[in-house]
Amino acid sequence: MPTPRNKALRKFEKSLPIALLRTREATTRLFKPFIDSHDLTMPQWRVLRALAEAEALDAKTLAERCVILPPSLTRIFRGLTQRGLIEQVQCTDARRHMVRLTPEGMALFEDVVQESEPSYRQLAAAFGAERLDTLLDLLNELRDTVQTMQDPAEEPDVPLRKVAGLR
Amino acid sequence: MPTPRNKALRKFEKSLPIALLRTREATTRLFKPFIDSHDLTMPQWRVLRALAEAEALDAKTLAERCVILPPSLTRIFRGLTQRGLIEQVQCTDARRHMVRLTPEGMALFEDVVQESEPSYRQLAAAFGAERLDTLLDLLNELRDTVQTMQDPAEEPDVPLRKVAGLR
DNA sequence: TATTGTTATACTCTATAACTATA
DNA sequence: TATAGTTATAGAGTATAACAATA
Repeated sequence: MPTPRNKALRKFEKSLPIALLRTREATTRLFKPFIDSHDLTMPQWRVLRALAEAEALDAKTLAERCVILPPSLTRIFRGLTQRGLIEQVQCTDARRHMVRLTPEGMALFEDVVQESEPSYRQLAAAFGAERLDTLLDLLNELRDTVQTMQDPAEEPDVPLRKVAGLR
Repeated sequence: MPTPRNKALRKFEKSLPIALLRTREATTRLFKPFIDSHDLTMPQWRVLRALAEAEALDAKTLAERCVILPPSLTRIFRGLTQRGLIEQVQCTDARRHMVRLTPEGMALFEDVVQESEPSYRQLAAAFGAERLDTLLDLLNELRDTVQTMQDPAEEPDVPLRKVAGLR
């Protein structure tokens, strides 16, 4: 009767996609109330969050970073634009739909960040801030590893080569 | 007032739910072809995988372990039962819907495991088997931490006492 | 001709409430 | 009275193909 934790994981817990899903479900449950209270969906929130760190981003980049398929992103653009949280930015490549946060969108983002900050600190304290950093590093590196496995020619998450209209 | 004081800790790449989602997307992309080729959805696969390690499980336990809401699980039971992959097991508590794999279900599970084994080995080799173990440990421990934070009275993943107010 | 994004469509999952039946 | 599960329903995400506009 091998008791799981701290010893050997059960086989079920060794499944990477399932472990990632379950852990995401748990952490999402922790932070989702702050998203809900502002009438945002999680995909909408991911878009706002991605835009909060960039001047402006095009749909393709957002789709990749936020794990949202283009058709869904089109709808999300519509909803966030109608609420005045994002706005389109002209681009030298007229095919690209580039958007950025409006001041209202930035303010909303900051509200959510500040409201969720105590929960984040509590989690970091309970789990260990340095372990959290280790986990995040491993997650991002594993993603790079998988992407490189599937497309060895591409540098992961650095789509900066021959991007038209970029200064 | 937008005060970006939390700099590195709150960057997009450091968002836990988003990092978990993106890494899951990558690993799922790696393994999903083996699921697809057997006409299974990912939730269906999670159910089969959970059942492969247990004599039989009830709906509530499966819902928790596989991160599937009860209404979805009802449909999944129907589909897997119609395909002869699972079957109901009588339980002393007649309210409980307990199921187990049929021999066909177990055979299908083994097929998928064997077919996906090379990809798993390739990933473990590229990323490092011991780092993969570390990542899985951290994921499961983080999930425990969050669950304990949200319901300190509960032992995580042992839902055998009355769980009230679970949302 | 290739790329970007939108539209169209079908399906699945998410989420909640209401209901049945068992305990 | 509480719990387990199903049904019903609305909404959102998933996924693909087809299309338009642009490069």
